[in-house]
Amino acid sequence: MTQIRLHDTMAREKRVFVPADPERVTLYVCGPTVYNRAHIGNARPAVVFDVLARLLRHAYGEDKVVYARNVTDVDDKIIEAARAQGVEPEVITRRYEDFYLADMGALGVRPPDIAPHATHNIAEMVAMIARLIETGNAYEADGHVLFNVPSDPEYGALGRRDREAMIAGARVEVASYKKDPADFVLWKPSPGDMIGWESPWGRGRPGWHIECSAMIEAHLGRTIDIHGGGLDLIFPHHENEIAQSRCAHEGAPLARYWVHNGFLSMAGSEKMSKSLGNVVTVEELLEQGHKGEVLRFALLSAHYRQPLEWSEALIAQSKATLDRLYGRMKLGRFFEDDELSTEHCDQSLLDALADDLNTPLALSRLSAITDARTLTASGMLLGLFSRKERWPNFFLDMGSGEAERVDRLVDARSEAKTRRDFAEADRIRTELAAQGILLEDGPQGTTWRRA
RNA sequence: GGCCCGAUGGCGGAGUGGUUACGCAGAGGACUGCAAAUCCUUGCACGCCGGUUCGAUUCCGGCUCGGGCCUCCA
Repeated sequence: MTQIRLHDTMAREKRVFVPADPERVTLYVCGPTVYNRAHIGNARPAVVFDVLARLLRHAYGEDKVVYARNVTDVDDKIIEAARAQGVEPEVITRRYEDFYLADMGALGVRPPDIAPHATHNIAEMVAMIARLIETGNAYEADGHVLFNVPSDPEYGALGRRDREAMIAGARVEVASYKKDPADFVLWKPSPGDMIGWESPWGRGRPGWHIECSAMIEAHLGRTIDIHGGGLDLIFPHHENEIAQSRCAHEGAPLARYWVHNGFLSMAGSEKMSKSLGNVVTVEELLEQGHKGEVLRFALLSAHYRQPLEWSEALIAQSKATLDRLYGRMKLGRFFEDDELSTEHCDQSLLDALADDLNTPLALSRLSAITDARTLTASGMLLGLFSRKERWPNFFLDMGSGEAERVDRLVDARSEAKTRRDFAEADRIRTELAAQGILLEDGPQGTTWRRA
């Protein structure tokens, strides 16, 4: 079996991946808070962990992996958006969850096995909070329930920061009801008609961090194999998850491996973020005519832990490379997804992925593969060359009979060439080019594709 | 201020203690009626200063620059 190595944030080094139970490999990734459209930076973890899930399924078996990606559907941002638009929060969350799934689908991201929703797991959260109060790790204050950070001596291991540093670096005013400045909220009150649930501490809603801890416990168990997410979640989100789960579970660790992806930046080297106003959404990119597969390729062109600068040049380069790969596949038989499995993939490409998901190296192996079956199967591992989203070169059936019309013109040009009427042949070629159709003369005749 | 990460040829981006990927773009050639596509060939890289070493882009230290986290954030 292929040995997989992953960079574990907790250990700060690559470790050989050994699941607790190879019959049930568990992966949990922090998913979206559904109140707006996903930008391309949000897509990076979705794509990266999609590749990881594909790799794990290849290594342990299609049905041996449980991949959960949560949906945060109760949150102050959602409440704000709902209020601003004068609708119920559910309207917002349903709309943007659908958008999220569609956007990620366009990027070739397979849906996770489980998509736990925060609002469907409130009872589990309340139960976990109650347990934390019992164990003396949490307390009620002013309608809130707070996790008491000093009660957990191991707090801070993932982010490698001590209490002094956290307090010194604090840039927010500390709420007066906190026993300790580092304490964070587990449950907060929902006044008036704000979305909320009954609890032993009054009507309220969960804090962000407890959602993941409770949903992991409910759907995957006490200790999972891999927990993933963006770098920025290390502190405080994952740190807090770790503390909550460990304290509620008699010291059992939350995850055996912590995997974090790096950030995307926009030209100018700044982090892509809404507050900086430099985001570009997946929707916008697709509307600009970029194929989802091109965007996916671009996202995979850098190692997941490295920063990646998003640019038009990167997109153009990704498209050019894919054009070439598809051009090569045209020489062989094109395989349907259900005709092959990743078992037929290229070994060196698999080795690259197994080494901490080295996607740029894996992508480079692609160009060395000459066999169409191997190329298609290898692409499956990366989520490329899917039947669902074939390259325009190959999909001559565009409905509407346009393909037939183009074919007739191509035939006419071939005849013109035969009688050495190059003026007419070139006229047809130019006419088609104006319609965005490129002709390619090969030994077997002329083929065409969209530019 | 604290913690952390990065710096590779025109661009993107792997990797390595000594023979230095791959892709894109460029150049030359083959092919073509001419192009395009394809194929072949090809090019200057490892931020700065020290140290370790027979030898460092690769290891260590310092510096400079850039980025991230410390607040919601992938």
